[in-house]
Amino acid sequence: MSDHRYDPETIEAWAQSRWQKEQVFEVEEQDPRPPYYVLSMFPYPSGRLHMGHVRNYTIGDVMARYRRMNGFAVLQPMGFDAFGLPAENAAIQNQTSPARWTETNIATMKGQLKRLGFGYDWRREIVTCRPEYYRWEQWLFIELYRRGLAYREKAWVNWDPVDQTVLANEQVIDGRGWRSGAPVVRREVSQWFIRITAYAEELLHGLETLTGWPEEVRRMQRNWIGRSSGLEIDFERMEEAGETIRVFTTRADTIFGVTYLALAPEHPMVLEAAQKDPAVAEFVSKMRRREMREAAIETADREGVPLAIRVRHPLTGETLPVWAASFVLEGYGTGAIMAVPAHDARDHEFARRYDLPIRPVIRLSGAGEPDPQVQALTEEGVVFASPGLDGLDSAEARERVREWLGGRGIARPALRYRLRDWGVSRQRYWGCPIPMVHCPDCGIVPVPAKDLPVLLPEDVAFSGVSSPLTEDERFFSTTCPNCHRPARRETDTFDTFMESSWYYARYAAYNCEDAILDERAHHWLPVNQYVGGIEHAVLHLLYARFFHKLLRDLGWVPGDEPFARLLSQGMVLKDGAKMSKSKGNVVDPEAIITRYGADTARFFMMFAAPPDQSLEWSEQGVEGAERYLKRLWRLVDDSAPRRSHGVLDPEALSADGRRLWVRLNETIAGVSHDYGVRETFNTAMAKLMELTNSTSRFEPVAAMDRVLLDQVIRTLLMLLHPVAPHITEALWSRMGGVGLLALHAWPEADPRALARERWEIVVQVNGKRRGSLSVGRDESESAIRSRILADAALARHIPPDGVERWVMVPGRLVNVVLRKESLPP
RNA sequence: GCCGGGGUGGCGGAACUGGUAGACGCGCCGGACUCAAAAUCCGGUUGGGGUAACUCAGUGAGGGUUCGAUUCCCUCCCCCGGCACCA
Repeated sequence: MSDHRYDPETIEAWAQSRWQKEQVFEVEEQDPRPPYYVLSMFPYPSGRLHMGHVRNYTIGDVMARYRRMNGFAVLQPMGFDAFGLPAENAAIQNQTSPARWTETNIATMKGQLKRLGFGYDWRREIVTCRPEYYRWEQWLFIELYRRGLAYREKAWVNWDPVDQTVLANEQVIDGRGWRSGAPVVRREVSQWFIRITAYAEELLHGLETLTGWPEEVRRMQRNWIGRSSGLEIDFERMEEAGETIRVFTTRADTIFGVTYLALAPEHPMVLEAAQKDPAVAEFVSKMRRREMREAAIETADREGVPLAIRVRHPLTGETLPVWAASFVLEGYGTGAIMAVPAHDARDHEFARRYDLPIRPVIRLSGAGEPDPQVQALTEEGVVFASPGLDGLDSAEARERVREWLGGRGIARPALRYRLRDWGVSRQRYWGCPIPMVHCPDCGIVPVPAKDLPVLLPEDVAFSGVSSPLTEDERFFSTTCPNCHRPARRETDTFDTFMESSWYYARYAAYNCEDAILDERAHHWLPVNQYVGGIEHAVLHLLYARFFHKLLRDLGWVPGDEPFARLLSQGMVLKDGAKMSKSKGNVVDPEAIITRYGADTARFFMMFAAPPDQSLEWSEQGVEGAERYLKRLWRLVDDSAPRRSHGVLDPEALSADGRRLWVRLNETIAGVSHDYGVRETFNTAMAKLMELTNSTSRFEPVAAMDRVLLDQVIRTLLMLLHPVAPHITEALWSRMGGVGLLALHAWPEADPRALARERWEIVVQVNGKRRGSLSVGRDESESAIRSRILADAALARHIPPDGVERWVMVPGRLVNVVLRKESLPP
């Protein structure tokens, strides 16, 4: 450490070996410091780290190091979300096995994570494709099955008729299979589901307790769960006495506006009609070819076909037509709706297209409402043209309809959720085997706990078309655990969201061999701070919250929620677009580390944007970060002859010294607030740069100034350490600092320096800035007023007797409001 | 289409609770050092008008509330994320 040049490669290796030797990042439950759990979303081992990872993990590491310096026993683990589709794709492309490909990638990425200086307790590493992890996922699934929370049902999948395989949505491009190019059809397959809807209400209400989460994420989850309370109404079929069509509606107040019923293309009555009516059959088969993605369905043309079914309106007795319609979703409500084109946008569009009547029954109290024949009026309002409801507002009318129809037994209140049960079966190889056996005699039988894990065979022939598990007799051929006769193993694997739904808990009990978790989960959970991409705002975070509640009900984890605080970080962009191979705008983190060092990469990431917003990558910005770190290095070296170690007495400072001392303490307070409360690391870095600039310019005059200079620089190193840990650790050592900076206590601001005597306040006239004024702490408002009127430059803008009123904001500004008539025309 | 977020100098961004718009950095311009260049240091840098003091305009567009709006409300435009089998 005697080189005078800033050489990141040397000092970063040096600092990392010091931390490792001192086991700074390895924590035990017996640690006397209070526990604090910082977690970053683990990566999929795609090959190499990308900038999004670097940003995510830098944020997490900054938070972890900040809390450690504030006296916490910080747990910060890392692992790999190692099952998934890309391994299968790569395996086909490179003629390797998914297991080997994955393990190679993990080794590469782990090396990259270490080079970046992230402080992980690597003893706790989790790799989800290893049996010691997934065996407990299988165990948990069986527990859920026994409790009725896992069940089997048919569901639609994308089917490639040429490759004879199930496709992920991602593998369907413009309705065709990505490899075969054949038009994709949908097919119904029996699959496993987990009953997340049983927890819908709790998942919804739990959001209110998550005050440490961004409001937008909570809002997205609330909307995703989509609780709606309404009415189920039975419409009697005219031609089949006693048969009814059950619809779900939240707008029973518009019941007199119903002009037709619409059924989902998959509705049983539609399928029945298709057997007799070729036009319906044609429509159903067309719908079967459409994409499964909600976005595709919602943006497609709203089309339909009339059915030879008529229903009776329960209140008017009128005959209504029934249609099959593309925009009605089989999975939501009852798969059938009462259409009110005057007051629903989709019903309206459909009615216009097929020339169905539009009957308005709601108007707004205010004037200027649109013509319902032209545009649907979807707001609530006052009911008209509805005998018995006229003049009621929407809520009252709904209540009355509920009473009427409820009394006749043809309607009942119903709660519906947009949230659907979670389909966890995947017809794929590289995933966790579902631990079930299909026995011809006993039906579905779970694998006994003593036989877990069901190992995923790794020496398989991998064609890439169908899952090797379905062709590997050694795998699927087994005996029934119940009757011991020949049986077939389940060959589907789990959705990879399963692994990422409980890994946060397993880190605490990473090496527990005889149970899914142990008491260590109670010590560390909930995660105090979770950090990850905004793209996981709904699915992953909802599934993990759900699993936490399942594990809680089984007694394995404390509390109702897994993540107390959440930071959703924004994307890393280049030229305004997400970095991707197809756009050719990828910047490899390793190349950046090699050229500039980890600290520069980390500093740039934190400085360039607030963590929750997207970050624009800029090579010149990186150079700026490097320049700053070099300047800091030089500051420590160049200032050596001018500073001395000692006890600071602010009274003995020169005037300049006193100013620097005030600035130092304002920086401590501000940066601590930025790190710990606001989580805006970019503003913290700006404050540190400002302090660095002031310090470089500072020339000690008094003897005490030299002590101050020493203290300012030491403090600067502490404040910067979470972001740029290597250079600060090295400079700390050069300055003769005691112990490791990584374990040093966080500095505290001296309240004496923060107590201000005077402020600079702004003077406005009619809201326009006209100057400023230095005001003492105890100066009265009337004294300030007189001084403004006495100040020629300010009074110039104020006509005599023209003041209407004074707006005085203490410590900030004065706004002089002028009388209108005193203004020039 | 639906849900969520964003739009501020040439660029990334700051302004935390409605109170100085443009902190900090990049880039650019000028200067110092140098035979020269790089590196480094110093100064300037929202736009218009003015030698200047100063002055007018200005936070995606339009409107509103307010003494005062980047911040709150309404309408609209554009970009990004999610939409259940990518992770």
